[in-house]
Amino acid sequence: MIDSPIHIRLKQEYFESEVQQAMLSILVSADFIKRKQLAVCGLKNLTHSQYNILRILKGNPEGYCRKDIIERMLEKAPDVTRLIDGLVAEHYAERIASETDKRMSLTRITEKGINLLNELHEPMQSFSKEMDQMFSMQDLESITELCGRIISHEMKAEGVQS
Amino acid sequence: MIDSPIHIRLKQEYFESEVQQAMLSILVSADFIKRKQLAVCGLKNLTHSQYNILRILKGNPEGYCRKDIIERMLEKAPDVTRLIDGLVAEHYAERIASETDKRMSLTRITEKGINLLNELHEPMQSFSKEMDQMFSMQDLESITELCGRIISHEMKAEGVQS
DNA sequence: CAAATATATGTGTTTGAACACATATATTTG
DNA sequence: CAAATATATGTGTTCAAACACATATATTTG
Repeated sequence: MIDSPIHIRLKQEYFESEVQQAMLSILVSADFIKRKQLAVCGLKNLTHSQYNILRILKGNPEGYCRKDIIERMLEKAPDVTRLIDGLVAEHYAERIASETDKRMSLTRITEKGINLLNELHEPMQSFSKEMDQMFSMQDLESITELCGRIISHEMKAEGVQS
Repeated sequence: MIDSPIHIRLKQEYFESEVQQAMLSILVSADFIKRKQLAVCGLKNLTHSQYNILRILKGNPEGYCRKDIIERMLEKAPDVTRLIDGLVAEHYAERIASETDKRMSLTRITEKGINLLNELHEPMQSFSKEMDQMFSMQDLESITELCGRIISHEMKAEGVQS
């Protein structure tokens, strides 16, 4: 087991514990996925966070307020306002003042934003296939289930209402 | 399956594919682990990358050159020079000019740096236990093996020599 | 209904990350 | 051995992230 991928990648012979090894494996894997996705986003000068927000906005043509976006983001980002600013500046999204609650502004994806996502769809899909080839359906379910426990734990600790 | 943790966390009912769901699960889990570890590092005003470098340096009292550090880092960071600068400024590490190769400078952890790591050991350990409680030994091995395939794929694509 | 509190968002500022480029030394090749 | 290339590191600059704080509106409570 000394020549398993995580040992080779970190050039480290021994790990403190099995859980340590598992956590490091998740972190290294996530870094790889993120870098590959970022490379695709870079084709259109988007950051990973901005891409993520666009994907969220695409899910609801009516738009979302900032809080709704934050709740749906993969990674906690404290500065969603300026990320949206960037998208609005490029006309990938637009802000609309809410009438029911004057504190809020809804952010809505534009047609230009939808087109952008469509252009990125193929390279993203290509990366997904690359990943898919490594796993059986059951493997993928295992990953989702195992990571699901961590996510469930996170929600309990940080309070996410379903 | 519509109320699995990743569905609840992202407030999203459907995903494109099983592989998509698995990748998102890894990204969300990694973000959680990273934020928890960062919170511990923050006790001593360290970033996650700086902590990571200190851990690497601890592995070899003789020190490592920059290239060796980069190879061992969890996440690819382009700016290791300035991360080391920060550690040196706080006297957690020291730079030593190499005699055999004048291009290189070895970076070595100091006693102060080792003490720092020792102070962070307990809170880090406490988080590890939190994670450990969610999994059986076999679960942890599964995570390491499944993520190991991604890491192995990464190394093939990006060329890591063992 | 007025005061207090909570919520939603935006802004200012500091710090860290990312990218291209520059410098110095080793190593290889003709 | 000189020229070309590779390697290791450092620097300048731009951009994004992080953190504390400010503003405006809703909601709750006495």
